Order: sequence, then C-alpha cells, then structure tokens
Amino acid sequence: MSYYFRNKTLKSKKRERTRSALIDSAISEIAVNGFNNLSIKEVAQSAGLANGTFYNHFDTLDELIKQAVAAVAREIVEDIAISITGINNGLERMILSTEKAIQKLVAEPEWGTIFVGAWHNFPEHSQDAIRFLQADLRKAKRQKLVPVKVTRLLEDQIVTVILLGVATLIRQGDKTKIRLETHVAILKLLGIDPERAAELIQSTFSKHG
Amino acid sequence: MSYYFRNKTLKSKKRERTRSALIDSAISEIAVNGFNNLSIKEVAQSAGLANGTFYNHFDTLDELIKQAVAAVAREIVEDIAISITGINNGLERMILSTEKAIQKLVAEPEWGTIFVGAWHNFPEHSQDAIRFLQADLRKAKRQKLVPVKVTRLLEDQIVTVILLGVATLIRQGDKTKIRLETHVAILKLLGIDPERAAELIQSTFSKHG
Amino acid sequence: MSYYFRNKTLKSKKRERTRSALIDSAISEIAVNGFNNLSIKEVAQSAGLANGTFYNHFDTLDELIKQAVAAVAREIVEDIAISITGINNGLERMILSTEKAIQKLVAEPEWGTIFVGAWHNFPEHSQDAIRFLQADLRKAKRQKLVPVKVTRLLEDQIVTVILLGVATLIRQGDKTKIRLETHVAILKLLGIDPERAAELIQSTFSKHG
Amino acid sequence: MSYYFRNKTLKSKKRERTRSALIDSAISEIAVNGFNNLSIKEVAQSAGLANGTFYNHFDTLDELIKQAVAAVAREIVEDIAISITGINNGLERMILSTEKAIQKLVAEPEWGTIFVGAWHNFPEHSQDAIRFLQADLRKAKRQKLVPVKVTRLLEDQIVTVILLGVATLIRQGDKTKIRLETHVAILKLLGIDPERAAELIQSTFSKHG
DNA sequence: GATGAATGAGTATTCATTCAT
DNA sequence: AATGAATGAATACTCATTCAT
Repeated sequence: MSYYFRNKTLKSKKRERTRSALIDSAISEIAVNGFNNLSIKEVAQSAGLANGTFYNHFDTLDELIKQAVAAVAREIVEDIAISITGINNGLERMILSTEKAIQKLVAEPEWGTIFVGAWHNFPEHSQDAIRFLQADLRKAKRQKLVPVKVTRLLEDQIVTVILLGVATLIRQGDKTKIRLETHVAILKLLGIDPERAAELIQSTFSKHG
Repeated sequence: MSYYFRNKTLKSKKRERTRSALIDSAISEIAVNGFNNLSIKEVAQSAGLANGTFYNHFDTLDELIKQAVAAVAREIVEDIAISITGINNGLERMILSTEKAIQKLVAEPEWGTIFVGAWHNFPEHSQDAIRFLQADLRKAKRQKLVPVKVTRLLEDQIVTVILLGVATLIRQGDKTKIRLETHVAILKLLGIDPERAAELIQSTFSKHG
Repeated sequence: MSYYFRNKTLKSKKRERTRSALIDSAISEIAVNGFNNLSIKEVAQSAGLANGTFYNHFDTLDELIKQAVAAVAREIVEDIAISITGINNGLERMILSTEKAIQKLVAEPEWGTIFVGAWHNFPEHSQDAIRFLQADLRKAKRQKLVPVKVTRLLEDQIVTVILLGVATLIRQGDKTKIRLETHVAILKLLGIDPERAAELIQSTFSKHG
Repeated sequence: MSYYFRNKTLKSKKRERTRSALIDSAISEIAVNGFNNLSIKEVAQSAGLANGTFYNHFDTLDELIKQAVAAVAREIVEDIAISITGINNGLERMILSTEKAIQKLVAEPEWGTIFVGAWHNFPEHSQDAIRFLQADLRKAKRQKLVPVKVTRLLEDQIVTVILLGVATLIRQGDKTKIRLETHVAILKLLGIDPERAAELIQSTFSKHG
C-alpha cells in the first residue's frame, strides 16, 4: 500500500491529512480489487478511519475516484514537465514524456493500474492526462518530424498502446524490451520507419538520460 | 434489444430457447448499463422470465457473461471463416477478417460494446477471439509480408487498435474514414509504410470486397 | 398486537397474507412508538418476516402507513354503513355513525391511536374517513335539524372533537361519561341546546342502540 | 426565519445570546420540516454555529424543543396577561385571551406551527399554556356565565378548537371569518346559544379593542 | 422447468455524540 | 465557549440465492 499522498501532507492540517489517507487508500483498493468491487467502508477502514469519516470529505465513491485519478495525473504531469524542460525537438519531448510516464506508472504499480482502469471505465476523468501528449505531437508536426496526419483517433491509438505497455510491464515485471517495443509502436503509428524509430529512441535516451 | 440468439433457436427445445433469451438479454443489458450494474433479476425480467429461472441455466452472472461473450465470438469467427475461405495471402486474410469483425460489431452495437468491454474487464473470456488473428499473422510472416518481428505484445497492440476503432465507430456512427484509419494503423504496426498500407487495403477490398 | 387483517386473509394467497401481516404489524408498532420512531426492520420483524420482504410489498414506509390507515378506515366505514342502514334522520345517522366509529376505535385501541395520529401527521391520508360525516351533516341540514351554517371549519371542529374523545377514552379506559360528552359537544357545535342534545342522544340510542 | 429571541437578548452575555440563537433556529426549522426531520447539525448551522456548540447549551434535541415551546408560551402568556389586566368578566377575559393568543400565533406563523405541533406530539410540554384558560373559565363559572359543567375534557375540546383555528388561519391566511367562527365554537361548547355568542364576541371587542 | 415470495448478508448513508484544538 | 473532524451505531435499500408451489 502506497503512502504517497499521506507522506506529502504530513505537515498539513488534519483535514488535509485525512483526505490524503482516503486517496491513498482508494488507489490501493482499486489496484487490488478493480473499480467496481470497491466499498466505502473498505476504503475508510484500509485508511484507518471509520466509515462515517468518508462523508466528511467526499459525497460519493465516484467523487473520490475522480479526485484520486486527478491527483495521480497531476503528480505525473508535474514530473514530466520537469523532465522535458529545455528540450525543443517535439519527437524527443514525446519520447521522454512517454518514458517518464511509463516509469512512474510502473514504479508505483497501483498508480499504473488505476490509471489504465480509469481510461477505460471513466474516460471523462482522464482526458486531462493526454494534453501534454497532444501538445508535443503538434510541436513535432510543425517541425515536420511526423509524416502522417495527426487525428484524434491516432492520438487515442497512441494512448492505448502506452497503457497496454504499462499494463504489460506491471503484469510481467519491468522489461526493457517491452518498454522499447512500446516506444517503437508509437513511432510506427506516427509513420516512422521501424529501424529509424529504434535509432531515434536510442539517440534520445543517450542525449537526455 | 437484439433477439439474435432467440431467433436462432426458435426451433430448438424450450431449455435451449430460454437459455438464448437469457444470453440476448444479458448482452442488451450489459450494452446499456455496463458489466457492473447488472443484476440477475434485471436480466431475467428483460428476458421475460422470473429471477429463479436464471438458476436453471447458469450458476453465476459471470458464467452467463462468459457464455454470452463466447457466443458472440463464435458467431463472428464463423462469419470471418466464411469470408476468407480460399484466400491465401496472409495480409489480405488479416485485412478482410478485421474488416468483417468490425462490420459485425458495429452493425450490432450491443455486440461491439460487450466485446470491447469484455477485453478490458474479463481478458480471460476473450482470448479465443484473437486466435484467428494470430493464425493469419503467422501465415503472413511465413510469406515474408511482415517486416517486423511478431511478438505477443504486438498482437495485443493490434487488438487494442481494432477495439478502439470499434468503440469509436459505435460512438460516432459508422464512418469509412475511421475504418480505413484503423486498418492503416494495424499495417503500420506491422512495419508497413503508410502509403503502401493504404494501397494494400484498397487493392484487397477491390479484389475481395 | 392485533391480528385483524392477518385473520381476514387466512385463506388468501401467500402474497396477500404477508401483506396483511405487514399492515397489522405497522399498526401495532405505530400505536406503540408513534409514526416517527418506526423502522422497516422493526415492522418486518414484528410481523415475523425478514427486512427484505418489506420491499416485495411496499416501496416506502409512508406507502405502508398510508395503506394501513386506508385499510382501517375501510373497515370502519363498512361497519358504519351497516349500522345506519335504513335510518333516515340525518342527526340520528350522525350520532350512530360517530358512536360506531368511537366504539371500533376504542375497542381496537391500536386503530384508534393510528387514526388519531394520521389525522394530525398525514391529513391527506384520512380525508376519505370524513366523507360519511359530511353526507349525514348535509342530510340533517336539509331536514332543518341543524340551526347553524355548516362550514368546512365546523366539520373539522367536529372531527377533532371526536378524535379527542377517542384519544381520551383510550388513555383513560372506556367511560360512558366521556362518550356522551363527546356526542353532546358535537351537537353543541351544531347549534343544538345542551339539554336538547342530551335528550336526542338518549332517544337515538334507545331507538336504534 | 424569526430572530425574536436573538433580538430580545442582544444585550445579554454571549452564553445567553447563543442559547437564543439556537431556540430561534429550532423554531424555524421545526416550522419548516416538522418535529421529526430535525437534526442537531441543522439547527446549529442555521443558527450560524458549529454542531459541537449545541452541547454547551442543551443535552438533547427534545430538551431544546421543550425549552423553545416553553419560551414561546411564556411570551404569549405575558402578552395575554397585559391585555386582560383590569377586566373582571370571566367570559370577556377568555375571549380576549383567546383572541390575543390567536393573533400572536398567526402573526408569527412559526410559533403557531410549533405550538400546534407540540400539543399533539409533546402534550406534556404544553400543559402550562392552558392554565390561563382554566383560570378564566373558573372565574366565568363562578360568575354564572357558563351554563354547562366545566370538565377537563371540555377544556381540551376548547383547546383543540383554538389550535384548529390557528392552523387553519396559518394555512389559508388570516381571515376574520375563521377567527369569529373559532370564538363562536368555543362559546357554543360552553353552552351558549350561537346568536348570543356572536353578540357577546362583538360587544367584548368593541369594549376592549 | 418455471415461478416468484422470502431471505439475510452486504452496502450506502445519516446523525447524535465525543473530543482535541 | 466554540469549533469541526472523527466516530460508529442505526437505518434504508439492494440483490444473489433458496425453495415451496
């Protein structure tokens, strides 16, 4: 069970700490039992709280789930923003952000699980999380690095490929091969030749870390 | 509400007809309310049966769902088999089967919805449905039509791209553009150049469509 | 605890018998604890049923209460109708119906309690029960037996005086004095002289009692 | 929402002011939602206080209700006492007190609603309020102005008739006709001829305002 | 086989009450 | 005194499951 948000608010007021405990707990429970076998009592208890306490902070489970997903997304986006600061090449930005997101979601598998699930079960909650992808794609397009037309469907194809990679990495353990295959798949979808894609990924990683 | 399986068993014994009614009903209810807001009473009632009757045919809801998904898969696979009989080219077979599957799932959106959902919620129920894809992919590989290595992850990437296409077509209405974009994406994932991919799809459809 | 409705439906189908048990039980529980300290579990248990059974018959407690009040009213009105058949004098009819109603409500004090309570807590549920009073009042008026104008407020005054009588008789035990005082009060409200009222009541009871 | 008691204690100590705020708030909430859909948190919040504050002043909701009813009764009784000072005729005193009480309860409908409700739901809380009626009735009896015997039941009949009048006036708006009809009903119950009653009421009002 | 009434465990929700601040 | 977060018992409601007809 991850104590990420609890630790982040150790110095805050009690109200905020309890709220974080509920979010941590929701993430863990969802990761274990899925979105639909979740109960308020369970979430509260696994956070070390009475069931009634839940209602001091959220009105419904969906509200909590939504805020949990949003909190995770915010953390990841923040991290990504830092990792691509100063890089100008759109494709490199996209490769590095994707890599960062995958790393985060696999390193905290509970985050990965909830994030993948949210995409399929509550698409409306996770739209925010793809904005950074869209931005870098447009930049790459303007820089003439993307030979194909970028449609909404293509963006969604890329996201599902990323999430499939995350799910696979969580299930099978972190394997470089799968990470690379995911990056290559994204570039293939963008119309880049597989071999060129592999080189691009290598060079990006050796340049930026 | 689709009466597909009910109609298919009109001449069968009562037991079989009741079973079909429950499967049709489950598919409809799932398409409307999702996999998780489903109740036995609801399924039975919408099939025109008493709740107790359910237990004469299935032990649990999951059992019914599994069999419903399997029944849908069986129908589609049957249809696909017919549509590619006599075709030898592995890629053409794959394009045509994919097209056939998409057509079916979009024409009966309830089937599409349940199928897409099953893939994410009950992965174990839908593995059967990708065997035909694997067979044709191997054939195409042997025929040297696929430049990249075919891994399990690649197969899954293709499936998610297909299901994303189906979901999009159901949501936005059937649009040729989205169907084509899905076929192109699959071929891109197989390492085929986008322009070459578009030609291949065109020629396949004009030959066999 | 009264088994009135249960006994009345001993020969009916199970569904009907269970419904009657819930109504009997509701009446008893309300008589003991009032309208507001009533719980579904309590009603069901005191009827010898599981809480879930309640929902096979009623949607809400209010629905059950309403139907219980209506059932009681129906029984009483039926009884009253029999007891005044063939009597033509409006005032005599009114005196006898009132007497009958009081007798019933006091003989089954649970009915009395729920009826008095319903008048104050759910006025909309008990309007039916005063129609017979209105009819006889109008008849008496046409027969020139009522010197004052009959308004809606006057009717309500009469009802509250009757219900006060019932409540008092239940609390203090059945006493002829209180019954007479109630009848006299009604006639006084109708503008009849107290002494004349007492005679009228006596003669009515000796004629038809 | 009435600020009656809050305003009355503006100059008092904080403890007293908070207490008044809770009483005002209870009266308003009861008038709106009835006696039974009342919660401590609701009362406290509508008084602009935290729920915990309630317990610094009252032990239970019933305690607060009782004191609220008593406070209202006290105000009214005080007013009545002033309005009949110096009048000797028992019947006139009774008519004027009744009139005063009705005026007050209708002018502050929240008071009227709570008062009528208290009579039926908490009879023990409102007994104080009828002492003034009893006193004047005895005086009138001694003065040979009341032809009938005055029993406890008769007193209760008078009270219910008054409260019915108040409830009707609140519901339908203040109408002279209903006020008069209520006074006449009381005098009829006391054995006074309806026409004589009407005159008596007129003369009392013209004499004493 | 089909029916549908009854069951009771499980879950959401409310709310009086406590208590640390 | 006042605050308001936390508590947990009480209650409403749902629903898979059983079983007599």
